[in-house]
Amino acid sequence: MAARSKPVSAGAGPANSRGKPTLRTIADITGLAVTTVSRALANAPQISIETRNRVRQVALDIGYSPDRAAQRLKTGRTNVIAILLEPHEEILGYGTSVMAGIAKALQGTAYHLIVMPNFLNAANIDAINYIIRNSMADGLIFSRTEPLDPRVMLLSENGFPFVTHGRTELATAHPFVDYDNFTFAYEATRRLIAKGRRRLALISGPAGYTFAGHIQHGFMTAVREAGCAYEILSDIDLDCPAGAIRDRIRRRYAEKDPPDGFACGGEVCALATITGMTDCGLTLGLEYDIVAKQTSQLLSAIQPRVDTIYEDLTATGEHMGRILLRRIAGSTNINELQLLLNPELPFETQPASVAD
Amino acid sequence: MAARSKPVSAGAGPANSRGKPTLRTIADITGLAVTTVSRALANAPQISIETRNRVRQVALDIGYSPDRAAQRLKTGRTNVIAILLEPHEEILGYGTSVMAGIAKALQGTAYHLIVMPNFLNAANIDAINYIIRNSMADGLIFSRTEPLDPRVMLLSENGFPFVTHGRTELATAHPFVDYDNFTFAYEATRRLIAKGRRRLALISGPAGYTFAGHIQHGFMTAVREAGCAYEILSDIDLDCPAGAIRDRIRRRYAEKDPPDGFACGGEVCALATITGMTDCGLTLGLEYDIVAKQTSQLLSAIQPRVDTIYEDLTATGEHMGRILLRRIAGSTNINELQLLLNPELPFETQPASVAD
DNA sequence: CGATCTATTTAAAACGTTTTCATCATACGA
DNA sequence: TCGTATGATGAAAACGTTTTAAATAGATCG
Repeated sequence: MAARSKPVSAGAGPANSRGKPTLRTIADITGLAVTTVSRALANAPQISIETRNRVRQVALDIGYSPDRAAQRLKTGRTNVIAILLEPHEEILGYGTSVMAGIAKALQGTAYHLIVMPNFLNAANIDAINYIIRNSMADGLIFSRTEPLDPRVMLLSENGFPFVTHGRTELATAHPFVDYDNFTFAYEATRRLIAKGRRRLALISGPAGYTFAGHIQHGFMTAVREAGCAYEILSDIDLDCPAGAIRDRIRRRYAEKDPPDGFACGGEVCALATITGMTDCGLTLGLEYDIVAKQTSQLLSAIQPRVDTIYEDLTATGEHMGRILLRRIAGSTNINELQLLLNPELPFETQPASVAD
Repeated sequence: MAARSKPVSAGAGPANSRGKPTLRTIADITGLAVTTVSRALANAPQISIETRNRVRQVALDIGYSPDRAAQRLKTGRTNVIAILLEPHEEILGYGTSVMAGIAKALQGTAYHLIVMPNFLNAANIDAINYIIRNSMADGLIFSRTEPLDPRVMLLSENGFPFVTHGRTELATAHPFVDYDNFTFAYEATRRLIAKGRRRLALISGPAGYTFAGHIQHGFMTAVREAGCAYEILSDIDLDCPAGAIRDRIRRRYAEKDPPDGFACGGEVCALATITGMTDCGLTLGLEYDIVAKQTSQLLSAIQPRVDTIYEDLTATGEHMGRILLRRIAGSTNINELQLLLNPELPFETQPASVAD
């Protein structure tokens, strides 16, 4: 309890100017040097086991926790993970779900999650340059990759750890988590066909994103196999406001040979489709069917039920977090840095390589 | 360009071990002392205007940006704003919208937004203790206040800057942004009455939260004024899954004197209500009406249209961000730290005190 | 018994800022 | 001509860590 053989201020209280206990405080109490305390807390093997225990105990007693700023300054590590938040994600909690998942993966680690918003149409690449140049974080997560995504290229060149939500077609492999949108769309379309629908329409993601291509590919594969009529609804995509989609559906229905089956990449989109068709006097399950991607509980209460295939965004976030931590820790084993989530598999049953 | 009268490494490149330009780099280039450079960049009046300009130019040329860790260590300021993310916010993008707003307010400042997730049912108060004790941030934002919110009390006692989304009934005034839920509910109920509905039901927030009380108060005031039959639907609230609300609506309809007008505090809730009533063979606008709070574009595409009153969550976030910055800057003028948003007023037309 | 090891501990430097306290001209009033 | 403002700059300490390089004391050994 009392300090000895050292020039020390009397008590065991926080001798600090800011009132927070530091390594120095512990050093004074134990009579050890700051260096030793630091090493002891880091569990360095060169420090005797008794000293380590004693230091740990004192640290616990006085409620010591290391100053992140000082650690960061000294080591260059920030203990921060950044996520690039896109404006499109405002609706239906994409961002919130993914963040909750990431946070879950970060739980118990020294890492914290910081949000780098990317609205105001700033070019994505600027935000990333900013993060790299100012070493704002030890790792980065972002979504909506393009096949030749310049962000991925920039980060790869700089050796900056990152994980994308979505794949690219770049030659150099990089960490990602993706949902198998091909299988989603293929399966959705097959279900429509199984329900007897023969004039199928797809509402996919905005052109240019990898996932939109995958959805289209899955859709096309299924319709070609079955040999039915199909179309990809032009002028609209998943990012459009619900009203725009509803109007587009109504317009389409006024033309000839309207679709009787819709594959929808999102929930709001499905809802808008139902609304548009209802306006035209048609009933879901009777004159037409929908299979949609589900990412929340929104559609589960809608009557008549919309047939859905689930994508678990929180699990996606958790995977991305885990993978990023692994990457930061130095892993270059691409097998444990890439993960393609199957529409059927819930989080718990993913491959072992991921369940750390 | 060339350094002079100083022992200096030859070129103007980043003489740094980590390769990043520092104050030292600029000092070497200009031949000034680090102190002077620091002051010049801080625009200190004691430094001559020419020197200030010269330093600024060099800083720009070599792409200098201050090391946040060092600043933080020295000043004790973190330049970080934290938001406590609640699990309930996963659905319908509450969190994402508010964060986008906060980020907008932080735009151009030195502040960054970090997310402190609070799921896993950890007591709220622990998260806040953690933030205070480890000085994780300079300010905190959180939502869903209770009338005697212990978090508010803790933060106030510690003099830690914060802004709540929602009011409390505590004696000591604190910064907040709130939506006038009384007026919302009052107005919603009045609209139902104006539509000729006379047996009104309310679906409000979970008991215990301040805003739920305000909603009920508004509802009660309106129904009492009009003298019509009313009820607050028991066993469910806005946080319930849509399916639970739908079922509750169906059960209620099976009993006698079912409501013909619903005031709904949220969009999912409104959707679930429609679904439940449709199941019972009733049509919105014909046998019953709904007035709901709207926070996204979700309902705008639904047919028949649901009558809504808007709450702009992104604007709320932006206000909270601005107010928190003001509070951190030292303001104690409670008039510019509290804001009650009127359901009618869009962001642009708020009182001058807020438009920084 | 002096020399080399080994096991533990320590002093001091460094990370990049900000801040306190000088220093040094130059100009000014007396 | 001297003291004293004044205006501009600098040296050095400090923030709380981690890390490099030493020091100390036993223990082992030839």
